[in-house]
Amino acid sequence: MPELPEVETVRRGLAPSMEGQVITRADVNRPDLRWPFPENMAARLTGAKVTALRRRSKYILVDLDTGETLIIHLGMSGRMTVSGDPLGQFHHDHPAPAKHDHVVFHMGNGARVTFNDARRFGAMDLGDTAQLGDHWLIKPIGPEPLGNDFNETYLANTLSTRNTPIKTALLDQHVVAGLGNIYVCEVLYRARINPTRKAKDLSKKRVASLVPIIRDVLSEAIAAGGSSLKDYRQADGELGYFQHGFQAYDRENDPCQTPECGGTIVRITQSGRSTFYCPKCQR
DNA sequence: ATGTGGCCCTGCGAGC
DNA sequence: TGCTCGCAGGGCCACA
Repeated sequence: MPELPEVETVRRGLAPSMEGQVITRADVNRPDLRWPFPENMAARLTGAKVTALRRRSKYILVDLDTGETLIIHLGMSGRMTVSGDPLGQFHHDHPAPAKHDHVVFHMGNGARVTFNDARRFGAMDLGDTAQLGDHWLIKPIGPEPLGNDFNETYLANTLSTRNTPIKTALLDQHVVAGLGNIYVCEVLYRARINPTRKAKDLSKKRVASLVPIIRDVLSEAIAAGGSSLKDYRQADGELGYFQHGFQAYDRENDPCQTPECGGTIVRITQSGRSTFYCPKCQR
């Protein structure tokens, strides 16, 4: 589920129920996710007002009026769902606690925000809001792909020294923030670049072409996610949207959709992850 | 430094 | 039905 567009969709879905609201109670149902929760997390959240919900890469940042920010990563299987919508537009009841509901935030407006994560690759930490950029999880991350720091010059310089396949390089969060396995496949498909090609061997022109494609793919996915916010609000928390738009990801043996290509999507493994691409038109 | 592989964990679908 | 296997949207960490 969660690459940058999904995390942004979750952030937008949570904002109306959390921003400006006090966390009246936090149920922390286990000691850890990927790492132990920060010391006294429940106590540090209780009574704090949420001043803003932000996103950096695949992290949701919950700014609090205590001077701390709750840093949340959804890992592979993390979900955050809202119940008890105070406006009464969706449903009034809170669902019974489900398996893997690890943290529940009770908001002053009656809403509950439940963090569920079966695989527990997710994470939470608290950091000083003023120094969040120096937080060990945030500091090493590369530029936001939808921001001004991500541009042709930056990407060309960064990739020019990378001896690794372009697929692996774009997946590296130090290079660019927020891309995951799905969107890297989609980006390279749209750019018609073979994912096995070494990053440093790509021409400047081809690298430059990646910048707007990355922006477009992510923007389109965010727009599609935004249109499904109503679904998101429903109890099951299912998102279902942009996967209908995947051209390469999970399309092994499907015909390539590039006009006149006639190729077939294949699946290979790169650094332990599946890569889907068309060997005929991606060069 | 850069690059690669292992590993954390649960759930699900395919195949037998 | 029920088992086993492979795979899953991520990323830290140890090691070459």
